[in-house]
Amino acid sequence: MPRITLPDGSVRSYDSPVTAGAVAADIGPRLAADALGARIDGTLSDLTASITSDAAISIVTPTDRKGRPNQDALRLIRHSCAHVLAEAIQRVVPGIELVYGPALETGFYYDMSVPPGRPLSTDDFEAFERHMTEIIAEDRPFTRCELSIDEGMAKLRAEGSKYKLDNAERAVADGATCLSWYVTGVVGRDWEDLCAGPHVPSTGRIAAFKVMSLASSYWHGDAASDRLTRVYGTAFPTRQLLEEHLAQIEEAGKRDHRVLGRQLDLFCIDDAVGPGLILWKPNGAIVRRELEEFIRAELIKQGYRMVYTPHIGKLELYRTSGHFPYYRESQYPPLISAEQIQMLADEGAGCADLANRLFEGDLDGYLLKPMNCPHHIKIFDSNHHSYRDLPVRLAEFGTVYRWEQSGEISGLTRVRGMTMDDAHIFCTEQQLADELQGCLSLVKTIFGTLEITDFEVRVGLRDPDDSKYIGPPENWAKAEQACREAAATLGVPFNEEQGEAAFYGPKIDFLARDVIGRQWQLGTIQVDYNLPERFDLKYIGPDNRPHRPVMIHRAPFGSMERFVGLLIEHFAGAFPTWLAPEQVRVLPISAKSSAYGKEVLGTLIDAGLRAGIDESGERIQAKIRVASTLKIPYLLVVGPTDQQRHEVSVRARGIQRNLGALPLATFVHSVTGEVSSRGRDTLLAEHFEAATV
RNA sequence: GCCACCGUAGCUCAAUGGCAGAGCAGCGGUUUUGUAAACCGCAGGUUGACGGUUCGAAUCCGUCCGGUGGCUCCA
Repeated sequence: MPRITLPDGSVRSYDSPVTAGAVAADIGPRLAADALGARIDGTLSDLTASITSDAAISIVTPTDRKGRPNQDALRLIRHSCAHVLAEAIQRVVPGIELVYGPALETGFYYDMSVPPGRPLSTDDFEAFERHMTEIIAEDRPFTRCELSIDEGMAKLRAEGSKYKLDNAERAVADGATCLSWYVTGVVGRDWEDLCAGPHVPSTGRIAAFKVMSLASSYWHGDAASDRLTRVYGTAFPTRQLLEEHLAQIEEAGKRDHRVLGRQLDLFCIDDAVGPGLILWKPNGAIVRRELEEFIRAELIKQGYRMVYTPHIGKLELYRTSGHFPYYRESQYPPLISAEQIQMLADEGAGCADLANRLFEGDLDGYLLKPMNCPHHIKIFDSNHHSYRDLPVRLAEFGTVYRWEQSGEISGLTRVRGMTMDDAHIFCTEQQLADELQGCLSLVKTIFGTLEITDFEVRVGLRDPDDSKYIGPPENWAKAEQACREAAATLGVPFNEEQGEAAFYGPKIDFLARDVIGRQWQLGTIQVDYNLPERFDLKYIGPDNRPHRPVMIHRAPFGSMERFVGLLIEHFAGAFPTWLAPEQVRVLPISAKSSAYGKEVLGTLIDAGLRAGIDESGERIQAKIRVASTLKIPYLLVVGPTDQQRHEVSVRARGIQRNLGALPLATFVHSVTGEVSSRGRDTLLAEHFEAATV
């Protein structure tokens, strides 16, 4: 006698087990026709799932009253579309084996094992889509079949797919009580796939779809395991939503920092220099320098002291720290002197000998530094320290080099040479909590000033089964606890993730997404009990005995490259005035006003503003257009009338018209105020009612 | 590193086996202009590199370099 509670609180009673589909039909034929699935006591289910006891259910429909899709509907449609795609691919490419096909945040994929000699190509997409369209037009029902685990395993073994067998074993290990298949159509005749479900009622409910891209993947995400082929697609409950999605992807592309970087002349990357090595052009250098000065001022307020260290260090230093050789495959190769190479050559030594001797420490060389910490540690260790000196906070915009995999390098977000806003705090264990608070407040200041609100916090813990982490477990326990407690004070939700720690300690990371939805680590705060031990760091305590300090590694921006990359996208290139490479541009109406324009320019520059003038022979319309595409915050149009009154006619970025004229001094006062406050809103609002960006 | 796709002028793109082209940017000139592109002209190329197929290659094939999207990795 199930009693069904609906989202509006109403209750319906049934004499016998009922399905969500039947409940929908009871409510109304329209709902029954619309329904894609149901949430039954919070679990997304098929409409045909039998409900035997009291339950709260809500029916999932393609879109809400405003025509927006609901996450559940998207998931059902996309997962169902993954099946349709897989069937289509199997029709086109006989012998292809199914592996795994889940729904994603923006679509779905299906991983497949492709027969040798028949790689998939994007040229196949047309055929895939044609078959998919057919399958959808046939409007075949998704039918769930359940087998006991024994029967199911027997069936899978008979079919002989190691991938599906593996999926089933994993499902059983996760506590599945039976194995389920979904047949697209008639059981025993039509296409089927081992699948937990749920699915939409029939293929016809997939209103709009597109096969998007092709990639390789690894079975179980393990690079040593089988290589699979992954086909990505997306699906929506309406064609219009699909088109909106595709348009949104195109729009996002225009905000891509690589596109804006070229358009705004911020940075470039040149093959002759090397991939992943950023050339900061004058405009980009201004953005970076402003950020550096911003953070430097905050650091000094917080008692940090700035240092400089070289870009390289002896290999032995990194053997001590543990960076070399454990991460040698992600470092630029060591620098070895010509004499040593000659010596090896004379001995007839080969590359393997060389690698061995570097590894063993028989041979020394230099390394482009992969991290700044060993250098800062040596600065700390160059003095004796009393407990009264602590904490010692050493900061540097330190450039480090890492040999990132070639397929990973991307614009400013993943590079091989990067400058970290790095610092290392050496403190007592008692000071750790306060110091972590200081680091967090720095991150909060930065994110607050730049109005970055869309970020996630992750506490990265070690994976106890992985041997890459150095140091005794008790150190890790202390450090992990310190990170957890500090993160808890942030007042924003955070995830704890095993295996995300640095090799020497756990960390609190701040993650943000780029325009195409990829997540990147920005700021990081890491607690480290281990490197102080490796370097035998000491301070003298009040008991007149040596004690071991604790280290915090922290970089609130992360790296200048990645941070600026994401910042370009965050602002869509329209930097707040304090960061804008060119803050004001003077646009004389004609050459007749050129002299006055120069006078205005001089005043702006004297006031410390980054200003330019457009003295080209173009008409004012063209000058405005050019300056607008460069996203310059303020344009000052000057002509004879302005000159006479000693005024400037103001245009502010984002407001597509002339705001009116202002005395030059008033304009300068407003904008310098806006810059020094690092504000995002124009202070001209007090002069012009319309000046709300 | 792996898979797929891509690489033509500074930028965005056309030419699909038969004479390498356009727009913007650049340079020169005309115009002296009041709020998102005035007009005319000029110049710009070893089609990423190397090799092959072909009477003929930007186009087809191979290798390499670089980029894009994923995978894996990310101290």
